[in-house]
Amino acid sequence: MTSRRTRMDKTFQPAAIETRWYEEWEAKGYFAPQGGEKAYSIMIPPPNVTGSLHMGHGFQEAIMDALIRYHRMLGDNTLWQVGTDHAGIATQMVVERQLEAQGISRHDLGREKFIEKVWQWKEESGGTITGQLRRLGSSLDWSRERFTMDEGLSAAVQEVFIRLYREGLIYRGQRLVNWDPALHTAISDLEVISEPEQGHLWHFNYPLAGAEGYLTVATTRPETMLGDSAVAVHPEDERYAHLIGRMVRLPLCDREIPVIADEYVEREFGTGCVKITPAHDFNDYEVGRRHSLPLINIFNDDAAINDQAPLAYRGLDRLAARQQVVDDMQTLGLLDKVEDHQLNVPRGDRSGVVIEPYLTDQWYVDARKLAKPAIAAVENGSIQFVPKQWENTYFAWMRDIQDWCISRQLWWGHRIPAWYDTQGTFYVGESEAAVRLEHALEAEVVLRQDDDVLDTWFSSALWTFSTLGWPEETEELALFHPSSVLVTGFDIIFFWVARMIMMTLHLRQEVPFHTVYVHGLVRDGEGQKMSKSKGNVIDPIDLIDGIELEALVSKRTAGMMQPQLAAKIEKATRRQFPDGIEPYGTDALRFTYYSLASTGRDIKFDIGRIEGYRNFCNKIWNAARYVLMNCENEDCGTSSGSAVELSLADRWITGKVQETAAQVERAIGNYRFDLASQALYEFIWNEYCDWYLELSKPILWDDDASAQAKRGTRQTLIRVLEIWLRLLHPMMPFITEEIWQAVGPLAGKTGPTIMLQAYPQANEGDIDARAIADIEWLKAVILGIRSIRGEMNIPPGKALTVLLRNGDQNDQLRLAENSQYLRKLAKLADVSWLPAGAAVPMAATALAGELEILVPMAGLIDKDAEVARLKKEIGRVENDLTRLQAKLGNAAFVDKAPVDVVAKEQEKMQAQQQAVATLQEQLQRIREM
RNA sequence: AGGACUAUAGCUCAGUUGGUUAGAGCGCUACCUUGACAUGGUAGAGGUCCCCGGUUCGAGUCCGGGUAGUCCUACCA
Repeated sequence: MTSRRTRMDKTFQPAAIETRWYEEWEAKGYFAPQGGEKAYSIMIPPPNVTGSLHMGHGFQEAIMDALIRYHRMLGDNTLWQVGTDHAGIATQMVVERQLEAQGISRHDLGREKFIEKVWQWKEESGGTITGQLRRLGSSLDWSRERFTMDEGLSAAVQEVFIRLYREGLIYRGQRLVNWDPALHTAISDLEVISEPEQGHLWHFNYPLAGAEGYLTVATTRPETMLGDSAVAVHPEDERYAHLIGRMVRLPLCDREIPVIADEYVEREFGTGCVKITPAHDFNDYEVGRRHSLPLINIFNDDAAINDQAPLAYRGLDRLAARQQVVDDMQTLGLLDKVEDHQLNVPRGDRSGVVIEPYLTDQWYVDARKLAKPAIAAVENGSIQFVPKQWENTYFAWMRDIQDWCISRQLWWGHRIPAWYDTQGTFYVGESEAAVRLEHALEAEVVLRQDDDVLDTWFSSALWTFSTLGWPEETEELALFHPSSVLVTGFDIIFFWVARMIMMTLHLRQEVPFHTVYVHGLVRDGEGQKMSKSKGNVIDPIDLIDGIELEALVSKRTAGMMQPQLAAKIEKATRRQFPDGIEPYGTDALRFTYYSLASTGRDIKFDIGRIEGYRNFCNKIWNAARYVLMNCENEDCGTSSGSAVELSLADRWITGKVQETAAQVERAIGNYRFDLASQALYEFIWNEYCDWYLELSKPILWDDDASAQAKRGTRQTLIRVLEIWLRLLHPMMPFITEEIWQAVGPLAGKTGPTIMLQAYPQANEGDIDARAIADIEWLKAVILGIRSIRGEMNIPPGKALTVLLRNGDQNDQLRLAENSQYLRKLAKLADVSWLPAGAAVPMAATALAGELEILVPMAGLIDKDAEVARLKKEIGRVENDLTRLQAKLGNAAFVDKAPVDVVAKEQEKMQAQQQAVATLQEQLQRIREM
């Protein structure tokens, strides 16, 4: 299957490998649980079945996949449960809009036919999101894919509803709900978005009954006066005390309503008199209950005025009615004044229309009872939030939770298992037949199933266990529940996380997950929320495959209601992406997500980052190319058993990769993917590529080097590469797999895929402190020489002769062992010690500790430039020295700081004193020459 | 109104229990196509750690108070 590469391309081409590897992984069944002692499971937050991938998904899936691949490689029995959500309102709206385009409403079709249409749409478009999840490399177990409306999950939903009903935790009740007059359904509090808008405050005079004078009320909603039941004043408001208990005539309605006293009234606001409309305002409803006021509902379900209102207003839409009421009041001379007023307007999160408090019969979950154990589970640490601060948000909401309205007047969803007879008595059960049997209902009793469906979040709340076969006590349920971690955005903590916790604790007496990892929101480069209407959306797939500018523009401006907005979006898009978007590949995109995934903050998506990580992929690719060029068809000492000799560099990098493994392990354990990715980036680029590969060249390219030494270097090249490929694999699955296929066997690894190899465990025994110190010395010397070369503008090709001076025994030893490295990496013709007693030549100087590095100037270096350079360096060191002297001169510091801190500072001061002295001496010498 | 979070280089961000000269990437400057890589290499420039006060020998880090921004919850008709 694996085609043997004889030659790798010079640049990494992600498109050439990604799809191929994903297909193979899936076909071979690598995504399914592979056994193992410990179970590790994550349930995917089910995306809308007919939706498509956005940046938030990309971020979230990348995090989950890294965790899943990491644990799978650790040898855990790992399940990533996949599935999609039927998304009641959202999906129904899409299909309704499609019908609308053909001039049909869902009512024209009828319920059954309409639902057929929705299923049809699900079949057509349901593959989009799952295909996109695959493009991200997500190692989801597709063999277990579920859908919230499939048979098993629907059965679970019904079971839960019936159980909770019988336990008294679900009840039916009449009360005010948030009513969406466009969608004709109730929605929950969470689905209402209140935003400040400009409006007016109308002051109306209500004449006193049987007396002269009037009360003036202030309202933002004049039309609701048609349903007024009272006027309320504050009980201690002296202005109105004498009127409490009197009646006023409600204009336009020919009714008398009482003046009541209630603490709810704010004396300072408006006139201090509030009209009370119990059927159309949540606060008024409560006031009405306290005073036993009648509920007068004046709206139909589309928020037009109904027959409870005077004839003149019937059938008018609420806005038309508002105008009419205001006009009529003015005509009657009862409009006192109109003020501009900013108010919070509640709108439906789906429809965008103004929500009406509306009196209806609905089904509710008694959330208060369920919340208690759910609060306790977080308090006692059974469930932990990462970052922890979200627990406060959770507690605040849970401690003041309202009952959850779960019925929706929609067609697409789980139908409520309740049947009504003609008297309105209802029976809850799993089917009409079951209900008849249970309640001994005669055949002539006509039963009709409840038309409503359940809130989508009802089925989502059961997700962690319903996907595993509940209510059957399946093997998977025993094995994988509770799940290990939930990865989600803060925006659905209330919608989903809290409800999962409540439902799961109640139904299974166990938590749904042990940890909730809450990630931030992905915003655009300016920090704006990405949204279609703003036209700033970036499709993750476009970052993977690239997209031409024209295609991007038309994608962003398609279906815009306002043409001027489209023009603006087009302009902004052309400015931001003048050449469209380049193809960066999945690995680069994923790595970008990780690098930005520090906890507790939103992420601004900067296109420059992904470009940098695309380059990183290319770096990895070329490093592997170099290693393979030098190791393929060569004796790498991995299988032959022949002797190998490890160089200093070999021992150094072998330890460094272990340090990296330890850092990555710690970072992932803390969900710090940014730190994990950074540790790998720095190790691979700055240590392995920049230093180790360069240090390998003097050995591999030296004809005089021994066979053992060459074997040792090849062995280390390939082994260390193989280790960091595995370390990196959870984050960059494709490129690591592609390279590992060639590298693994050379490193003595067998197996069909890197996916199922063991994750490297940090082994501190491999860390060679002496080798690390030696290489640090070597780096310091090389950097000193390069710095002179760079600042003195010495041509890079020019080989230098370098003299060393003032070294101790360590330096002597190190030079002896490393002169070859030095020659190669610093491009030296020769390096040697200045003989004792010999005159110091005219030279540029650098320091590595106390060691003095002299680059003789002989025609190479401008004397004045070196003087300037030395002065600058001396200035820098003296600055530091002054600071240190002040610190150590402070008796308080020397007395109170820990001894080791003081000692360290003293050491530093001495070193800097030495450095200044050396540099001064050198400066003096050069001046004199 | 209550609460949370954020403020560090031109930009995007790290900075563990307080203790080297506060770091990285991108961008910028100069030089370089040397046999893995110009999606590269080498060297450099660039910071009043938002402001004020406090604790401490010592504060980017801890405490208090401000300022600015983002968000959540609730909401005065």
